[in-house]
Amino acid sequence: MINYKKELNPAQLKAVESTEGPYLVIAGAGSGKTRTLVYRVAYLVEKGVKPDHILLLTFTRKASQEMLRRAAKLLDDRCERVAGGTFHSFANMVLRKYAKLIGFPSNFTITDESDAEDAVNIVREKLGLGHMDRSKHFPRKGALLDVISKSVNKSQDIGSVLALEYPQFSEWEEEIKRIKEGYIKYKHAKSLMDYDDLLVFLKKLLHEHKEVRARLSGQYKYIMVDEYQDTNKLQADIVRLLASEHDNVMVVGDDSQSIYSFRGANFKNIIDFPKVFKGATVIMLEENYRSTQPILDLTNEVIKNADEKFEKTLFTNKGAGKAPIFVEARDENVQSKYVVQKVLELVDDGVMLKDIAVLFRAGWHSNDLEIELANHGIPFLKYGGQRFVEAAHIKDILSYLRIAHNPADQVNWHRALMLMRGIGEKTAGRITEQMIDKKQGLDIDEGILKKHPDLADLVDILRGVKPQEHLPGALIKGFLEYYGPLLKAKYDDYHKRAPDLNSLERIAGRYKSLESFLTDMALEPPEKSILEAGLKGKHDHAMTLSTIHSAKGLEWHTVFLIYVAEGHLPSYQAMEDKDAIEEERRLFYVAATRAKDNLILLKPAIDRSARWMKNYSGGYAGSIFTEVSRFLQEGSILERFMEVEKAGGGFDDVEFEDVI
DNA sequence: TATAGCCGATTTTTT
DNA sequence: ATCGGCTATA
Repeated sequence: MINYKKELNPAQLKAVESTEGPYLVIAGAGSGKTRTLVYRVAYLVEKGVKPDHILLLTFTRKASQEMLRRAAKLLDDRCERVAGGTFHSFANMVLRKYAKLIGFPSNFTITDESDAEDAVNIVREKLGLGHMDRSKHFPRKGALLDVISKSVNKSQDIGSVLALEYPQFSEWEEEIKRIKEGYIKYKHAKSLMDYDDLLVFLKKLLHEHKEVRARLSGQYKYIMVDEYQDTNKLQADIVRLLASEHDNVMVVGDDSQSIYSFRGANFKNIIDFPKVFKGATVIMLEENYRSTQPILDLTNEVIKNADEKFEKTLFTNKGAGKAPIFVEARDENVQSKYVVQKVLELVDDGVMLKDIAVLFRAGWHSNDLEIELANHGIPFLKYGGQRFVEAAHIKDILSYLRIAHNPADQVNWHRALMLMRGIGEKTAGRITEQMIDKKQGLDIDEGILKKHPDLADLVDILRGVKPQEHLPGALIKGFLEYYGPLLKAKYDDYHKRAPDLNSLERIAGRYKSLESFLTDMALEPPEKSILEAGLKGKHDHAMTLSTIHSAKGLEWHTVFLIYVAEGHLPSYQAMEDKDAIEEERRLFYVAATRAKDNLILLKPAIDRSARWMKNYSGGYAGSIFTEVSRFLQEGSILERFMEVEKAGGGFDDVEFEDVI
């Protein structure tokens, strides 16, 4: 028996024991939000609710697995059978089953972002909007997809998205609308779904098929949603529909930690929740169990200056601690060296590497630090930034697997064809036209096959493939053999890329169906550095480098935050826009509240990255990148709450091994 | 029609 | 520094 009363504070206990009806839990940073969800799962199961009647929607699959694992440890294994995952993975699961009802085959392909961009480009070309005069500033494929995606996720029309966020493209409203329509039709014809479609069609399914809605709502009698501040309109609608039979919904979030508006998330979902679910009870978790008082004093002050928020002030019983430190380093490399030096000292004092993290706004901010850490032999894992599956050679292999799974996937056929020797844009177009538009499939004209042996080889492999009967591990092996020569022909640095292919093969080997493998590669792709570390077995003994976004929900004994400078945090791209700056503030808040005992903020005095950045940062000359972030300047926060240091050069070159 | 080589624009964050 | 896209050449 779990003693809930003893192990939870009154507010947490209330959240755990309130199982019927709608609840909104406002959970400040470090207030035991995860703990509350974990205990609530255990509580429900202990009370006799069947695990598969519970649905736990989280931001990453990792988060849900971790929570269910902890619940299982608390109670028993039944908790691991609770349905959990991201909105997208849940949507995928449901849609595979009910695809027919919304006019898709169940083997639809989930396109990643760059495939989606390629599809947009194809549509653009088809509409005759391909070759525009450069001076006319027609949006490129990435911007086009952004606009389309925003309009979908915010349930707004193209016109309002343009007016609000992309005024520079307003003159192209009609063209963009046509591209959006074309893109929707294109995906449908090719059985493709992008990330947004998973949500769009899940909503459509629940909305238009009341028998499905009733069945799913009856199945998931207790629904919990984590990180609710980072859901968008579509997701809120989905929750509403899923709960239609019972209203047993608990959403948990913190408006001050909303950092995904670029993806259409809107923390007003939290504020609107009591309106959408009438009679919802609000529970506030305000006691912080994570950070020391000096750290909280700083973070409370930063968020106090925010424009809009639920009023709340976190307090802690954890007691005194060291004041947060601000370090003005001479340049980027001194910034890195300072971190290294401090890490070595901490390790010397008995702090474990896995309890230390360095956080930053953008993936590339850690470039210099990574080199410095490697030089000292300090192991680290990097989260966020450029992804493994985005690398061109990985995408090449995945394109073969995607074709095998969905032969109508024109985007990936095109990619595969363009890799073949002697085939370019025109030929590739002709071949996909034959195969897909004329529905000849693999029955390609003999003449073409004769002329292009690379194509003949691939067709041979594909003919032998029956996806249901092949394990991804075995499938990929054949493709790798075929791909070998093409890799060498295309990339000068093929020897650097080859090991990645083996990693991919190893990952594929863990899956028992092609579909689940491809789904995961699209929805939960592995991090590059994690893979590499996995090979060396270094997981347990490594520090963390992470973008602030990827650090959400986590905590460390010591947190370094680098590049706390104007232009970096806040990012220069946010400077024109008041709302964007507010989001940067919340990012700063999320970063700083990850720290339990030590918080160290740094910034270089001279910033060489500014030299090339200033070229396209509009009116912001390079100089702004050397100013202390505004979030520390407001109300003299820096002076009032921090200890200030300066760091020049002259660090001892102590090796990591000397310390342990 | 394919491809190499050049030029210029671009870089936040992620399901 | 890197990528996408365009041009000149084979």
